[in-house]
Amino acid sequence: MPELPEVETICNSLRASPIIGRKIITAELHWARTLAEPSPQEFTTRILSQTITEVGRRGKFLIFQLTREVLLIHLRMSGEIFLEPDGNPWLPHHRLILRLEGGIRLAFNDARKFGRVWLVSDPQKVVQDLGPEPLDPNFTPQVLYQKLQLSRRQIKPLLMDQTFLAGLGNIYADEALHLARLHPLTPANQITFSQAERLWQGIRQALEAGIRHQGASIDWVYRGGDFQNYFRVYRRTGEPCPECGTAIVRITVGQRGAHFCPTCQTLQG
DNA sequence: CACGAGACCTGTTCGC
DNA sequence: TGCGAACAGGTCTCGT
Repeated sequence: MPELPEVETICNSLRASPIIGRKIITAELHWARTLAEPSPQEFTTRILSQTITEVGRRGKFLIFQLTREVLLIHLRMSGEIFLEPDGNPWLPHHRLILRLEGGIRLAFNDARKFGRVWLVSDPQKVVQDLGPEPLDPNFTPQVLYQKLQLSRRQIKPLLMDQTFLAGLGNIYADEALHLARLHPLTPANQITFSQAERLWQGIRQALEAGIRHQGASIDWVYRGGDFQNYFRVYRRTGEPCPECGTAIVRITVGQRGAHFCPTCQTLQG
């Protein structure tokens, strides 16, 4: 489901929620493979009586600081976080339920079961391979240009490679490339410095717009944000490009749908 | 190294 | 109406 703006939105709402300062009373796991580590027995015992002290984000990971350890959740395609009263009936796809003191519970709901949860003492070991945070002040057009020079890969799959840059997925990669007027198949090392500057701008603009709109709500998953109403190209096949009116085209790149304007985003050579 | 295909999963939408 | 195919915000692993 979510990319950086969606995870950021969820993170912000959790941070302002009553889970902060609450102790975990019980943990119920309903799909074993949801847990990346440790074992279900270890997990359900070790997490008990730890208090949630803060919530953060790195790339697409939600990071819950607990009293003694750190809980990380990756929502993958269909994961959602529900904060609900303890008495509520369970929704069909609840995979992990943490009951907190005060009659509330935090549920990880994940229809497709791709999501993963970690309980570790050092979160670095889970997120250490992630690339830079795109909105971090240290991530400059110069840094992006230098990294692009090092790869001959197609720009779209490269932007979605979390070790290259953390947080972009299919929506924001398509949107950023359109803003930058770059074809999704452009070889990274053929991108000029001024194109890299445009791409840097496009990445920031797309992510910041996404965050401003509290993320996108697509299909039946996640309601709340409305960035889907502002897509320039993503899932707009056949509709007019907002810049030039040409019909948006969809191709497959790296097993994923890629949407672009064939007039604004041309491939050189 | 870079790419494609296949896995992992369930649910919705599309085309005949 | 029904049924299969295609598609979906992600990532991992394996083969070429």
